[in-house]
Amino acid sequence: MITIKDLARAAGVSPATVSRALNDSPLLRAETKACIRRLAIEFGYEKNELARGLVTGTSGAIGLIVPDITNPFFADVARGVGEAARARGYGVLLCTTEGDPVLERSHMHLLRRKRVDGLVLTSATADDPHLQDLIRAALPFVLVSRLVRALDAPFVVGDDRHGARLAVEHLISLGHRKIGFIGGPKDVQPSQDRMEAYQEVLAEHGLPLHRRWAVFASFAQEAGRDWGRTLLSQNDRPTAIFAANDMIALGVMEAAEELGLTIPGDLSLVGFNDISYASLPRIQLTTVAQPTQEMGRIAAEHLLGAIERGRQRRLARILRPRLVVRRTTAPPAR
Amino acid sequence: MITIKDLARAAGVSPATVSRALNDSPLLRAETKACIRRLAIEFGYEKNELARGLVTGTSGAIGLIVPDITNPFFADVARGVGEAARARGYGVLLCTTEGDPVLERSHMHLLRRKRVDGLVLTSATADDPHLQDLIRAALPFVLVSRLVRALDAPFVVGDDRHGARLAVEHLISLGHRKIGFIGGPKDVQPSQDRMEAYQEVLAEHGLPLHRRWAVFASFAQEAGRDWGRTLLSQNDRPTAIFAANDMIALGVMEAAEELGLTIPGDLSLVGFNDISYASLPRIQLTTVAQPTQEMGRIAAEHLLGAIERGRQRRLARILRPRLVVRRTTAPPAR
DNA sequence: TTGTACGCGTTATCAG
DNA sequence: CTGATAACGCGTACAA
Repeated sequence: MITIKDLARAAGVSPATVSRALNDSPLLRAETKACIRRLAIEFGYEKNELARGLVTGTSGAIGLIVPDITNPFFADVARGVGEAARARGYGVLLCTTEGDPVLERSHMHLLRRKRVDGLVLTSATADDPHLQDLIRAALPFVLVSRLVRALDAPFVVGDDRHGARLAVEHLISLGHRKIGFIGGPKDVQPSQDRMEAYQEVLAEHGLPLHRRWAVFASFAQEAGRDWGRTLLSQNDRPTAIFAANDMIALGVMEAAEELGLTIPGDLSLVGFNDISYASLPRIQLTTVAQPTQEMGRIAAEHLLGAIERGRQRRLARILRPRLVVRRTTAPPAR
Repeated sequence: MITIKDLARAAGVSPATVSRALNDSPLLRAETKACIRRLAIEFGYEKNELARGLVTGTSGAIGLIVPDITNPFFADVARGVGEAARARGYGVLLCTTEGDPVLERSHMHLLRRKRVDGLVLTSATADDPHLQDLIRAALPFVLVSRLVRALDAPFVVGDDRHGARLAVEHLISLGHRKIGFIGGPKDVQPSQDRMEAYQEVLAEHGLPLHRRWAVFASFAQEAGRDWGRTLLSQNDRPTAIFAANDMIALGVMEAAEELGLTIPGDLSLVGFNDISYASLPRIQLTTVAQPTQEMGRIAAEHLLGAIERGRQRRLARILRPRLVVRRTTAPPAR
């Protein structure tokens, strides 16, 4: 592996000069610079960022922590993060927690050993213990689609309350009065907000709020299937279900098929996020769309700004969701 | 940020001893080791892997290059790679090329500057120029679902020919005689193999091979939609289509809906890969399943083995695909 | 405008 | 068993 010393020898200058040429230092004659650069290319020189990092105290990489990269929501975020990072020449270290706090912890350590310059977090719970560590260590981070109210940490989220309102009001305007809700985990903010807004809207319209029609579960298809079965097997079943994300909605779709219920004939269904699954032919899920990739991009750009500026700035970006009406919602059967 | 020197001072030993304690060197008294380790935890010490990498010539990270992380196929691979890497304490640098050779090139450079210890490549074309560079640089790599015949490079692939046979023979056994094929890019091996096997099977069964029913396209839903429209608008249209991957198949499904053709009534459809989309309710795509996540895991494990052993070994793993019959295939209408 | 010299945090090679 | 000491490759004050 060729180093600046090799280049220095070949060019008949000192290593320092080579370093300056490669970093485009202004106090260097244009010719020397050009000559050295030409040599670098000719030799196939690649700067050693480990060495550079050691002296500058930066690594040129950020960490991205997601629960599950095979969930299209997080894949979209990852894509946005990746684009922003590449645009600035940063690398992205991807970590998958599978919702396991132990794994999350071990990944945090890995990333800190690797001296990442910052973190994008998509899996923080409402009372995440790691965040305090990060703040103490002055390691910049941005939360995506997660909000930790106690902490005043930088975040990019969708307006979950507004999004949930859109969904429930859409169902009500179609004439539904018996509307169920299947939420994500109880301890994450989007899940909580969507539940609260759901309850609010029902109350505003004087609709009954049945405990057994509204549950917290998890952001997974299986959860949707299982709770869908439960909700739809009741004697007095809801005519519409608002699912806290699209994966849950797909699970409900499965459950409905099993039970012989047609959508939207017997059951209207609304999801959240508008992941790529939702617009598939035959699925055509009505859902609340969030600009997911954009969220990743914004988060990473803010993070990189904070890193290069050397200090954290506030970020409280709330993106407006919009309702995408497809073919899983219709007036209730009479 | 606290260093081994700090620990050394606190423990009243030399930095070298601390280093040995942390690396679990056998030639160190158990007590000293324990004492130092206790201190390290107490101080919240995190080893600086940049510094370590500088002296050992390793970075403890591997690069993963995928065309598109939002494609569930590559997300699955990424998951497998991530698991294997984590199990050995390695980090994964994720790079997304979006099929752009320029981006791919720039990512390769980024990864080499970061001194990754090895690469998992999922987007190599049959005549990729980068691979020669990697070999020359003695940087280990493994190809996933891509095979470069000219090179004798380590790879993990599915048996594409066999998989394609399964698909086409399934259609023939249902009674189809007019079978179309929509392939991926012309210059990648899986795409080529699937096309060849498709043609072989048709020939073996004495079925006509219409040029206009078999095309190379790209591994994307839009390609499936566009070519699906083309194939299905012909006067003498195929009664079945074998798509070179599931994304293409979904596109064909779209096209069929547009044209008012029902599946499997008017058209039978088989995909490839069994991505998560395929088993969704209502989609229920008949497809050739590959153990995608497993492929990523195997690739990463081999790679890490090669890295730690210090020399590349051969790897020519061909995983057996299997046909998953769901609801998009049936005998042709008569 | 360029060169010298030092240090970043760690590991490895010697001595002891 | 442990301690000095010298690298690893680069950036940067300071000197020239």
